[in-house]
Amino acid sequence: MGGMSNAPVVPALTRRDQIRKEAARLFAARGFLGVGVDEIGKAVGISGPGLYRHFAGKDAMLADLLVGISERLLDEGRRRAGEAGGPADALDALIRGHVDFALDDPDLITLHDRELLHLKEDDRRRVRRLQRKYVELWVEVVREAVPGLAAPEAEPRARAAVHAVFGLLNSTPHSAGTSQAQSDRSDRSDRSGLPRDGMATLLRSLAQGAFSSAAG
Amino acid sequence: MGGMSNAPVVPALTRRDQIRKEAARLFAARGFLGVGVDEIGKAVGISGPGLYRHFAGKDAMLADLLVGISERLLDEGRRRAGEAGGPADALDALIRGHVDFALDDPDLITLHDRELLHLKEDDRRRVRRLQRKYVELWVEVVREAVPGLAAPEAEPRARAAVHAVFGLLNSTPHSAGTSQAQSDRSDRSDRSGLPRDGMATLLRSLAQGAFSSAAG
DNA sequence: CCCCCAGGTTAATGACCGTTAACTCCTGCC
DNA sequence: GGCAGGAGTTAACGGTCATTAACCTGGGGG
Repeated sequence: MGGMSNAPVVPALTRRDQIRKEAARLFAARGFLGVGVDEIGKAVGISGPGLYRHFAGKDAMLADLLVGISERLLDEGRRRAGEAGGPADALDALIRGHVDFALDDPDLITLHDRELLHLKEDDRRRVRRLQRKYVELWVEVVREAVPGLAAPEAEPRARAAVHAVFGLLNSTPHSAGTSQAQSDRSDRSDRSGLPRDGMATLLRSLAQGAFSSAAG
Repeated sequence: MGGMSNAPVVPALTRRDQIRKEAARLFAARGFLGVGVDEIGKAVGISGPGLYRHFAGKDAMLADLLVGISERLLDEGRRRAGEAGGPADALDALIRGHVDFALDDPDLITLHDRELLHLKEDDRRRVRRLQRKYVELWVEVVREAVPGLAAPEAEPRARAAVHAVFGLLNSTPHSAGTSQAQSDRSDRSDRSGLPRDGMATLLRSLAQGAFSSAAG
């Protein structure tokens, strides 16, 4: 939006983006409080306090990451749901989007619900509001798509089901090794030996199956 | 197994158990590294280093908690699966047990997969072995109970599905407020307004529905 | 009666860590 | 050519924190 820093038209991973990536990897691997700034610096080739030329502090890095994920999830979700043909299609689009996200950025998905409590009040509220809107979007779509959840008294049930399915979809980082270098394209993303696409279709099936049984 | 420490025959919440409970609550709320020993001490009415009369150190408390949960899950799971009539019954028993656990001890479930990385190598291996055996138990039962997962080539799919369903069942702490004092028995356990038993049956339905769709 | 020890206490220690200060260096512009 | 400022560097500061040391106390058995 309001461009303040340089926006390099050639992509090539800004130093700031480099830091984002390595910080996400390290935070996911050892927790926000378990990682020192020197370590993040070393991971990007500069050392220690040099990071403060790019971020206001360690907290600001985490905040940037969490706000970024939450916004991406919400924006993509809205876009996909908006472009869908009908309710069932919208639900499928939401699931596909979330699955792709979870498989492509396991670090961010991990941080998303693991490190929210280490944010300062302001940022935490901001992230939570985005998360809430994302949940609302899903709840609306699910209630239109799944027969038996549209009734007003079924709303809590739909909301709880959405939370639970998030847990299901976000479980991939737990079953996989945390943040291997994503070397090859469609290779095994799971230590169980499932290829990435197999995992994606499986997760989609599980989510659809769960929602289908959510009516009671 | 080989009893090493004292086994007090009179229950009545030992000081050691008091520490376990408060440590679990605090670790779940703010993370292992985010909680100081003084804080844990204050929560049980003694202060700071007095804890070292009961545990070898902060690490030892976390290890005790994680090993304890993992053993309880595995033992209960084996017992329930063993007592079941058939495969479908065994799967239902496993799900029921896990759901009850997740709803009754959200703190421990949270720690279970959030703080494993802060254990020292020995304890981490121990916990991981217990977790792996628990997963194996589920995988066996699921492959017998769900048509289409019994084939040898479907084993990775079954394993991944089990991991994903764990994510689903363990999601309750995320949607609920972390560790309210469990004041009333069957009251609302979720901020969505679902009563505890409603949540339990919903989670069971979702898990069953997910497994039913796991064949592909 | 005495001792001992389980279970506390407070003070000190040593390490770690986020952040700031002060200084250097390169680079693109006028 | 000079200079402004972005990007790094190392050194120092201040605070936090797990752990240890040293000391106290009350009560039950010999």
